[in-house]
Amino acid sequence: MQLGELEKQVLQYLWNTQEADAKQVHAVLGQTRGNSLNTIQSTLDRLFKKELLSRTKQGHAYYYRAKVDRDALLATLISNVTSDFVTEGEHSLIAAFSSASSNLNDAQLDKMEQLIEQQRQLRKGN
Amino acid sequence: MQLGELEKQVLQYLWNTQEADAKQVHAVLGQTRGNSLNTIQSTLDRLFKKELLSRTKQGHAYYYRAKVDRDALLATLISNVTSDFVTEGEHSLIAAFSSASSNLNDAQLDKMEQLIEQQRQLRKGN
DNA sequence: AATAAAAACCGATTGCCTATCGGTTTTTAT
DNA sequence: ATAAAAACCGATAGGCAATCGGTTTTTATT
Repeated sequence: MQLGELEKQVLQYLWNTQEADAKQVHAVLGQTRGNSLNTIQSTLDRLFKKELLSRTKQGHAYYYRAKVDRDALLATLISNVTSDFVTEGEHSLIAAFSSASSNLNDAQLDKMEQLIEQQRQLRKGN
Repeated sequence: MQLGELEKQVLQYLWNTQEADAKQVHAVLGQTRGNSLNTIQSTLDRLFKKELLSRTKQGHAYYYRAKVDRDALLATLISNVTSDFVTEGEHSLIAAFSSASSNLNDAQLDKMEQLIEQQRQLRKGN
C-alpha cells in the first residue's frame, strides 16, 4: 500500500484531532497546500477505502477518524515493505529488527528490551 | 523508492548468485515468468540506476552484483516508508514493535531479546 | 576490413496509483 | 419546495514498474 504526501498529512492531522470532516481537514491542510475541498474529500475517501480511516455520518457530513494509530501503521508499512524478503514463518518485524538493529543506539536497544519485558509481564496474568 | 515484483526477484537472485549477466538472469527468472531478455535488461538497469546493483563489463556483457545486502536494503526500505512519521531521534522499529509486540508469541519474544543481546555483544568490542 | 552475432540503448506503451477537480446527484435543513 | 451542503462520478495529469520492438554499438570471426 502506497501512501502519497497528502495522505500522510491527513493521517497525521487525524491522529492529533481525533475526528474531522472534509471541511475541517480542508481548512487546515487544503488551505495551506492550495487544494480544493474535492481533493481533500477524495483523499479521505481513498484512506477510508484503504481501511486507514473509519467514518460515520453525523448530521450532514462524514466524520473521519483514524482507524489505526501511528504505531500500528508503522508496523503495517514495515511489514508490507519487507514481507517479500522474509522467509515463510519468519515474522517480518523480527527480520526487520535483525536487519536494522545495528542502526539503533544503546538507549534504543534498552528501550526495546524494556518493551519486551513489559510484554512478558502482561502475559503472566493470563 | 518503489520496488516492483520483478525487481525484488532479481535482487533475491543476485543475493544468492553473487554475479550474473542479463542472459543468466533471464535464463532463470525470465524463463519461468515469460519475460523477454529485454525486460530483464531494463530491470537490471533500473536497479543499477537505483544504486542497488553495481555492474562491470566483463568481456562483452555487463555483470551485475548486488550493491547492498538484504539487511541493508530492508533498513533502507523501512526508513523510506516510515521517515515521514517518526521524529528525530526516534526509531520506527521501536514504535512499530510497541504496537505489534502483543502479536508475537513467547518464542518470538525470546528471539527478539536474543537479537538484542547479540547486538550488545557486538558492541562490546568497539 | 567486412560482416555476423551479441549486447546495450532508446523510445513507446500499458497498467497501477496518487493528486486534482469540475460537474452532477443526493441529502439536509429552512 | 428550494437552496445550500456534501457526496459521488468521472476525467486528466504525473510518476513509476513492466514490457518490448527496433536501432545502434560493441565484439568476435573470417
